[in-house]
Amino acid sequence: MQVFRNKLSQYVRLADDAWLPIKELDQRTETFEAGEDLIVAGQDANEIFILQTGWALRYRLLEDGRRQIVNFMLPGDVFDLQSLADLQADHTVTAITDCDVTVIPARPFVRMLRDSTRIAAAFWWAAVQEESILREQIVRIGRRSARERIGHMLLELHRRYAGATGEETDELVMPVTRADIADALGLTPVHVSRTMSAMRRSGLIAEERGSIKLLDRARLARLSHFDTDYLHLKKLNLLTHGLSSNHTAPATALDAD
Amino acid sequence: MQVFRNKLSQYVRLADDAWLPIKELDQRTETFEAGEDLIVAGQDANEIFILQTGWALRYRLLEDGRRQIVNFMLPGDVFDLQSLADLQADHTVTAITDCDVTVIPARPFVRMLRDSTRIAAAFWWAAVQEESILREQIVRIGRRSARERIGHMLLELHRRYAGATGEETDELVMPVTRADIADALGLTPVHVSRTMSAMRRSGLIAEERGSIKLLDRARLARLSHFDTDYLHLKKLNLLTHGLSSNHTAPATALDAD
DNA sequence: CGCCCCGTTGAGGAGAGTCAATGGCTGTGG
DNA sequence: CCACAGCCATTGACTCTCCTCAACGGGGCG
Repeated sequence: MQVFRNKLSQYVRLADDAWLPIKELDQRTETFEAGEDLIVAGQDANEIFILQTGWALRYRLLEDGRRQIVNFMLPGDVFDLQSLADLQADHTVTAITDCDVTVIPARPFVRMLRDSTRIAAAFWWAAVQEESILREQIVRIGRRSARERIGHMLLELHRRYAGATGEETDELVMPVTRADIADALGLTPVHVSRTMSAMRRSGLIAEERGSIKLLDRARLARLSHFDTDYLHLKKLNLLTHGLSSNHTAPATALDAD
Repeated sequence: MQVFRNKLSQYVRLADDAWLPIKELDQRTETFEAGEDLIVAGQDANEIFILQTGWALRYRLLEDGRRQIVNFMLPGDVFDLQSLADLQADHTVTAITDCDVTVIPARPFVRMLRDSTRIAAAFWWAAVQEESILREQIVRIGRRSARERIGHMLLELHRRYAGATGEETDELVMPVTRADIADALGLTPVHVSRTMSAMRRSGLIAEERGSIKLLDRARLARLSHFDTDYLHLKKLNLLTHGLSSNHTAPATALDAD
């Protein structure tokens, strides 16, 4: 649960004992190997997942074999909250690397949410952020050039990764192929390769064996119009500056009265 | 509230008295004129909206003036559930036509959700469906040709419109310009115009004064790979065939035990 | 009546796609 | 320990979808 708390602590402060209810849940930890499916399109889903280590991705396959990656899942990410509605998944989630995942059955989870306002709020933040990521993905694919798309996505992944792990380097260990990037950004592998080569030549990034170094984040951000605050990180400042030091979440509509 | 119930009744059955709690809320109805903003990017949001009549759209503006429409809102649609987390909006919602909107303050709304499991489940369905729409939008923009995008979106809007109003015609009264379609689909107005002209010539659609007629839905669906079930309508059949006649929602994880 | 917005159409251009060949790595098996 | 297979990134040449610029025309409205 630590990664998830790391991620949340960017937004809300949570006392240690606020987490007790979730620890009492009937959860288990599963390990998936790289390439394994966590969720399969068309199957019923009634568990929620919290990614502890590793990377995963969510995609849809078109009839003719085209693939669109909807988003990437990093440590600390929660999915599929939608399974609480007891629906069939309309997409597949696959492990990119080996993954440790906490699996919680939907029913007890929901019961706990009802009992613990604090935790419900925390998960609501996570869900809101996920939707925000989807919207950003739409803007990225719909209205940006290849170079902007790639730069923008690298910055987003870097930020999310740093947020979850607590690290702060320019290095991004990213276990994805050109084909993955292409399928995420609506491009072809060939064009991704060309574009990233150009970015390398102009000193924006450097690569070695699955690791990308963001050499000039400021320039990259300017160039791809990346808004550092888009993941609601503004809230972070609000919180750290605006609250007394007791370890409670700020008042939101989700708090009990 | 009627449209929203129409929409939901595609998925779940709800007894009349299940709606009482929502009627007791401190809600109000507002009217927005075409072109007015319901939600403005950067402003705090702590109300949720239910669109009763009219069309609205949600968009993001890039620094250089490019616009990306994230999705369209039709009668019966609920937004922004994310305001429950008390965040600043990262996008703008504008009325395309005159709109009647039910506005509910977030706090009492959340209190009601906690007390009424049935209604909470209903809104959860709505939220899940909205996310599903966003994902479909990503696939559409990322991996489809101009003709597929347009055909696919027309079919989606038609289906959603029919679902909300209960009508079932081939006519879709769609108050959007070529520029709107272009900004939704990551194209230019010029290219949208060309593509739709071609679709008209090949007998797929017909247009007159803001109304589009889908002349051959089957062919259009085949051509744009539209999956009729993507809005979780499969569930509808499950429900109508699999339930006894008492007017209750099916059991989901969201139901109380 | 005249303006403005919108849709349409044409001509030319550019960004991204397709097809195909090459070369580096990694893992495996003889 | 080396040879070979398979996957992946890269690069070149060519193509095509979609974009840009621009002109024209129709309909609504003051």
